[in-house]
Amino acid sequence: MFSSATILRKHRIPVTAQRLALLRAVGAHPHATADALAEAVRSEIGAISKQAVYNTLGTFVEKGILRRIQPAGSAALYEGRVGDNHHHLICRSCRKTVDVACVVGERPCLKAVDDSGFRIDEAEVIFWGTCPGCLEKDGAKKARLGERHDFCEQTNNP
Amino acid sequence: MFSSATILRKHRIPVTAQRLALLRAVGAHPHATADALAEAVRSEIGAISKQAVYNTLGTFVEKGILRRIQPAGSAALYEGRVGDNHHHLICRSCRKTVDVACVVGERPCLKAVDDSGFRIDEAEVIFWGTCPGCLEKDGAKKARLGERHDFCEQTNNP
DNA sequence: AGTTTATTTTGACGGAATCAAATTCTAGAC
DNA sequence: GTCTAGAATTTGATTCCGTCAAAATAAACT
Repeated sequence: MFSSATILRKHRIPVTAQRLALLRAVGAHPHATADALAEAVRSEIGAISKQAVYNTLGTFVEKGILRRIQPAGSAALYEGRVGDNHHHLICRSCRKTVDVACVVGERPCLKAVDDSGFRIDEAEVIFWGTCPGCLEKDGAKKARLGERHDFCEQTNNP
Repeated sequence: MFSSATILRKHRIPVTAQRLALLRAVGAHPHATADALAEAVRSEIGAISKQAVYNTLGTFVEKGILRRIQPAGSAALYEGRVGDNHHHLICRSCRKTVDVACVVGERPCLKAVDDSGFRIDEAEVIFWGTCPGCLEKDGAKKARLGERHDFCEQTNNP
């Protein structure tokens, strides 16, 4: 395990309190939004500007320190797991997001049958479904109220 | 081939000029944004409100008449190909978007190794890469100017 | 044709992310 | 240790995509 400062120096990124705190926040909250990370940082070092959050997360993604995923219908999520080529599984009801091991392994892990002349560098896979908690609640609701559909209270940041 | 009105009646959706024009616009411009479709409709029937566009595309998606894809970094795109389970290939430079036959066939076409107890109903796959046009331009640019990276002018709506 | 229901329009609003300028701070040299 | 160039952070406005809410309009059914 490397310290946050070591990671930054390794990438020739000037060390600042904001960057250190953001890096730790991502470690503590996988699959969190920029806004959630900003809040986490604020509770640790007091304050950070929205712009600094976006700048910093952006450069981290560029340098390959973080990975950004942008599921349909919500803000971008950031995660620190970058070495492998895993995918994601997202609950349509509560947005709970979990990692899923890659089906193949290397990147890009799937080969398109017809690549139309593109040079493909990544196969992004998002599995959509219903999480165990929402399955249960949904079943209970249906039994009691008929076909009504409702949301459960789980969040992205457990 | 069914007429747009027939499709609407089949789904018990009241037939309006806006809906007919939108349906035709999607047919004429696959992988177009709501905004681009609005423009296409305007050039055909004169005018349509932003809200009508979103309402209509939304119900079409609900009814399974259209499919919506939301690639990272751009507005949602709509397409009329809904019978099969194909995926998409998007150019990182110019955003050109093309269909790719599904690797497996049925939906969900990929099985997550560990489903974490989720009930998975869809595997969304987006292949990211560089299109032939951008590969060429990029190569030419690099040869002339060094490592400079640039965008090419291709659009989503050819 | 008349009534009910659903759609369209209009305008304001919200969240997510970016832009631009001024300020502040880090890293490296003295 | 302190100084300075260059980079990061703050601040505030701005854009883009999409939604909300109410009034006006049009479609469907008897």
